[in-house]
Amino acid sequence: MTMQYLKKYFTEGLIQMAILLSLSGMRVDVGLETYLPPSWHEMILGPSSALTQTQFHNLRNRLEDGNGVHLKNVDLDRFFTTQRLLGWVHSLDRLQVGKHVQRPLNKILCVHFLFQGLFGPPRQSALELTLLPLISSEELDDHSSALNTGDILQNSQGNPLQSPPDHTDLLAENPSRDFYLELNAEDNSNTLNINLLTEDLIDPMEGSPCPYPENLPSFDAILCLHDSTTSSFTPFPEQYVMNQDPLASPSDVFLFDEDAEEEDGLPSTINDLIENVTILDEIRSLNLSLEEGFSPEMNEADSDSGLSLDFSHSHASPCASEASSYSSSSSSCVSAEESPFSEDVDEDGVEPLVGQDLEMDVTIKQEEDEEEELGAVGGRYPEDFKQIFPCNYGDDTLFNGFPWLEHIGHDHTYNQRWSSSSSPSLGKMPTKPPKSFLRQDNAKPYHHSSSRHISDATMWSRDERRARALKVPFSNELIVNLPVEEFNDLLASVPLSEEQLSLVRDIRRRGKNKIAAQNCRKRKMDVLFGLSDDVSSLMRYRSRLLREKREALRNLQEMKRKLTMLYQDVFSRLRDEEGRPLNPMEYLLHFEANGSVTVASCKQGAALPLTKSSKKQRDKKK
DNA sequence: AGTGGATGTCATTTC
DNA sequence: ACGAAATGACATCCA
Repeated sequence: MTMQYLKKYFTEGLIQMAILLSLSGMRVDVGLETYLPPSWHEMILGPSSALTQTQFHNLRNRLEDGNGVHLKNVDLDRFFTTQRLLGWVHSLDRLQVGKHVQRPLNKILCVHFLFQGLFGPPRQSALELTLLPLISSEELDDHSSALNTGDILQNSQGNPLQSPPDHTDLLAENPSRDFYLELNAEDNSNTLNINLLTEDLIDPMEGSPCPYPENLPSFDAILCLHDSTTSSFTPFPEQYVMNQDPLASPSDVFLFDEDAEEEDGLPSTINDLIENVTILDEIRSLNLSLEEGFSPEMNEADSDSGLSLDFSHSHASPCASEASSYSSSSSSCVSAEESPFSEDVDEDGVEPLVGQDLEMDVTIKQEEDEEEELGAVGGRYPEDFKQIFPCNYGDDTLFNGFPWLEHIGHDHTYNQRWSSSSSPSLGKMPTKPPKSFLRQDNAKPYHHSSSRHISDATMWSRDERRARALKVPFSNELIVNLPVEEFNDLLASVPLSEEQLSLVRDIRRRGKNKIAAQNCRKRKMDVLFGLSDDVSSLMRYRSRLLREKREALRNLQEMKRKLTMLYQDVFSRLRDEEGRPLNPMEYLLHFEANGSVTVASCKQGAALPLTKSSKKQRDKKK
């Protein structure tokens, strides 16, 4: 009873998690298309709804069309699992780890935009300003070490900047490789893949390619996170940035992050934010619950594979493998030698049917009474039989992420009771279930609550009883499991009445179908278990992505904070012609292509170039 | 007595 | 076209 409840919980839990994944509204668009070979594209783009692929015909069709592999092949499960997972990952989350971080940052990737964004566009007339004292890289190292400030201030278009090692080492030369490496680089999770930020450098204001080097240091992009089109942009980011606690709670981080994800121009509403926070909270709680179920080793080791989900869990029954249970209807888990139903075991006086004139002690009426209870071949045997031949279907790893399922004794050893027919032989005439075995192991009668007499006949299927009634000279196992040719030869070898022939064919049809139904159900369970593995793996992957996202956001906020400090420091050293400090609200720095730096007035527009030399000269004058 | 899982069977589809 | 396999649907048994 307990097992049944657990099975129910398992099924419900699986469905709930699958629904959660699809309905949580969190699509993790990792932009796999650009990183995957074309053949994978097709798999991703193809219809692959894992939860609806119960039409095994369709599954097989898809596979055989392209690869000529049969569903029964073990690799088929891997194939479909891979295909499903790719599809899932592709459509998982709105987080868009690849695109979302990448694109919006690209388009605003320049210091020029930064200052314009901070202080507004330059005006026509600019004041020629004195840069006091000379801003050197060394002087600013305190504030810019992480940001490589010297490069920012001294380099301009045409002078490729040397990205800080901490960031450039993450630049991806090979996008696909980088993608997976990134997934596996837990240790580098506190850094950003800046290379993703350097595509399509378009000046958001000018609509032209950004005049700044493509390999700008990462913080440039990050600093420009806010779209220039945001009219209500805070003139000075201090209060915005400073108020952001780099170690804010996850909710805060997510809220901030969701806000930051608006660079693509999509309007964000409070409801969206609330919804996102709610979803993320749910995910966080889910992650917690999931991770509680994982050992750290498993969690990390498995997560390191990223999309390379663990397919080592063979869903095929160790006992009745796919090959053995599917490829041959005449094979079984238990060999003929091992089978308790084999001829060798049948030694306690079970009468052969062929050639005997023994009248059946089972009347037709009895048959009608009992045929409701027993199947066509083998019938419904006591539960003890299942215990006698336990099929260790329980792959512990199968329940990764679902520890509560480990206690469920999934047992679809459908074919085990077929052991008696594992090796049908023409030379062996009808057999019956080993009564001695049944009697020996069935201390309790088949009908526990029934006072019905347990005769030998009750152990036979109704088809067996019918066959005995009609004196069919073949065993049902033989009828069912013989190959077609041999079965036809068998029928031709013995003259049979139409009634007998019809019964034999029905027995064969029902017996075949019973095995087919068993296999079908087993496959269905295998698919279900496979889906549970997929769900657990995807949840681990999602947890990993969210963790990396949080790290990236922390880094972003830290860099923003440092930039703010740097900006304040720079302006604290600037003086106008009258020696008065510049108001950062009124001026902005502009970096020219020739390496010069200008300080432009926000009010009067045009900036007057202040080259390094001029700055130095002015410094000397001072 | 009701319920859900396991199993057999039939009808139909698919290969 | 035929047979076998696959599978959905239903019935039955049983805990």
